[in-house]
Amino acid sequence: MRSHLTQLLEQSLQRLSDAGALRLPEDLAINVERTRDSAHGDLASNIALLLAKTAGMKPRDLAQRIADHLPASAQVRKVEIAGPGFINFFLTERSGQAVIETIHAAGERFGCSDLGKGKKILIEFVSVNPTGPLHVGHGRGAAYGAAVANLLDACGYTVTREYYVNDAGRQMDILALSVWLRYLELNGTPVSFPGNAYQGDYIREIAAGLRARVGADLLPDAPDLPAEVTAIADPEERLDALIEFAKQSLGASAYRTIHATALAEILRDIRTELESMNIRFDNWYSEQSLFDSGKVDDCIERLRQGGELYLENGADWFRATKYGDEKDRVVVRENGQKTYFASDIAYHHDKLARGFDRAINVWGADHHGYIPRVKGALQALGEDPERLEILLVQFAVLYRGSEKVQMSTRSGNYVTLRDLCAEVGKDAARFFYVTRRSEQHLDFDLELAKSQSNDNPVYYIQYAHARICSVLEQLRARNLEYRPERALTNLSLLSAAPELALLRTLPKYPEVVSAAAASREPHQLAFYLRDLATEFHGYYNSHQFLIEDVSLREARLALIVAIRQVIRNGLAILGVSAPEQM
RNA sequence: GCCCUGGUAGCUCAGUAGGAUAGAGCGUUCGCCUCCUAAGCGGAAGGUCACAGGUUCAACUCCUGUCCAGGGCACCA
Repeated sequence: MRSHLTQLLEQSLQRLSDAGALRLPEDLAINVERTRDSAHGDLASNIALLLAKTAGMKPRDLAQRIADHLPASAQVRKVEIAGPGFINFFLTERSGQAVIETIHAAGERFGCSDLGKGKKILIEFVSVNPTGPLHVGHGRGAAYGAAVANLLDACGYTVTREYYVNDAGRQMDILALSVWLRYLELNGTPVSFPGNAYQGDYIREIAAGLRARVGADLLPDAPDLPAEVTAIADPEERLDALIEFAKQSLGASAYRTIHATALAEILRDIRTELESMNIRFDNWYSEQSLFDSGKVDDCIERLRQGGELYLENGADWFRATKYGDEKDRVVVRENGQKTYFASDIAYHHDKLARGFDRAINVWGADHHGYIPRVKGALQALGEDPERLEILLVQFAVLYRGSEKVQMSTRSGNYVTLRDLCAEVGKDAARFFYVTRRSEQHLDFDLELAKSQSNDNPVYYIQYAHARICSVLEQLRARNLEYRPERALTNLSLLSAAPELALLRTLPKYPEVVSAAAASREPHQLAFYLRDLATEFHGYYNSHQFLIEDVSLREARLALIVAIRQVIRNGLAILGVSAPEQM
């Protein structure tokens, strides 16, 4: 509808321009928006206000001339000039009713569009280090990324969802060591478990599973840890020495067993948890595979050939400042180890090389300083950095009562996503995470979030859906007739205030989906659904649906069935279920 | 110090490419179930849109500065 009116305005302006009454600017952008107040019609344009100056006319006079030159449209009932020079469009009743037919015909596809024209988008999100279970903070990026992916899907993009698995590097070694030490404990070896290793109980569980599988095969030759290692004062150095000791005394193969077991167990846990929240990935992309395939070395070599690297203090530095970063960044350390950044370069280069038109990353806001170097590296490799889009999600700072909950995976002190879902339900959790703009800081009290679970807006929306299902259930129970095809011929009977309001609200849905996808803001959809549910509940309370008058009854049922469809479609995008009973 | 985000009702937050009287939920308060689920509805109260300038016919929205809050500034991941 908006594009239809935009076209009408374009034609009118063209006529004025052809008649020499107006010179149009090159970058003419016609804005038509839904009005907030129905006294201003259904849609309005401010085009006359924007063009008044260049046209040398008073805004209202120009608006009148534009209105006079508008082509006739079957959809438009009346055009008014109002306020400082707005052109207000009043649509025919018929055009409002048409949305119900459209919804009935499109079903679960209502709201979908082909704006994306099948363009391939890779969206990477969550990508939490596989060193422990997901916690509440990770849930936000998960729910947000999944919703953005679904929105893009609905808008006709070909979406691939990917989880980048950081399965290489020191953190994984610390994880393997942690599991091994717990395993030693279970086998009766006295161990003073380092404070900076992973503390969580899940480490013990993995160790127990390992012991059940391999028995005592992974014990070191000597019963005690060597004194020269345990004596190291610096905790981080001692940890590294312990890792080295584990590798030495176990041998590469046995060490790999522990490493692989720990990784597999934790990934399984993460995947299970995400799937229980309705979040699925097409790819789990291994960081280690980038090293194994030589892609990391290839990228480093290409950068070196291109003169993008230089050697200083024994390390290889990437000239990030050349691309706007604050300082140059190390790619290969003095000790020969590649940094996380090195594999990140290869990863992002590979994303674009895989043929995606666009790669979207959902990152925690704490990574924002990382953006210039990654984009810089892509540019240095000859790629267009604009193809990489980074969406930042602000931290969720948790409070338990008035006390801030400190979260650190290594200390094992955190609230898991699983705990949260168990308390408030996965639907509430998913909805809750996306009801705020992602750039907005999220401070919330866990106790409050849990205790308010019944007040969570998600139940309000789901309840509207369940109520409609219930009405249809009653319809069957009472043996009343409802023939959708006949109902569609009686839509003109919908004339009560809430009905007319709903006929204005429903057509907005596809526009909301498109706008939310374009701006990567699923909260727009969440708010829309809440508003729609509010209108429905008001309608429900003031009007009966299962009435004697067959024609009106059917028209009303057609309307609420359409509402149900839109709620269902919208909740599906947000990953929330639409129960038929509550 | 530099760089990101925010600062809108008592609280938590919306405010759609600047637009016509600033919205919602919770909380407070007054009402509504012989009636399709009261997990609901209706009414009332509640605002110098952090502050000061500027651009504009029009600024919560854009620009500059100030104040406040959170985060980031590693040869860590």
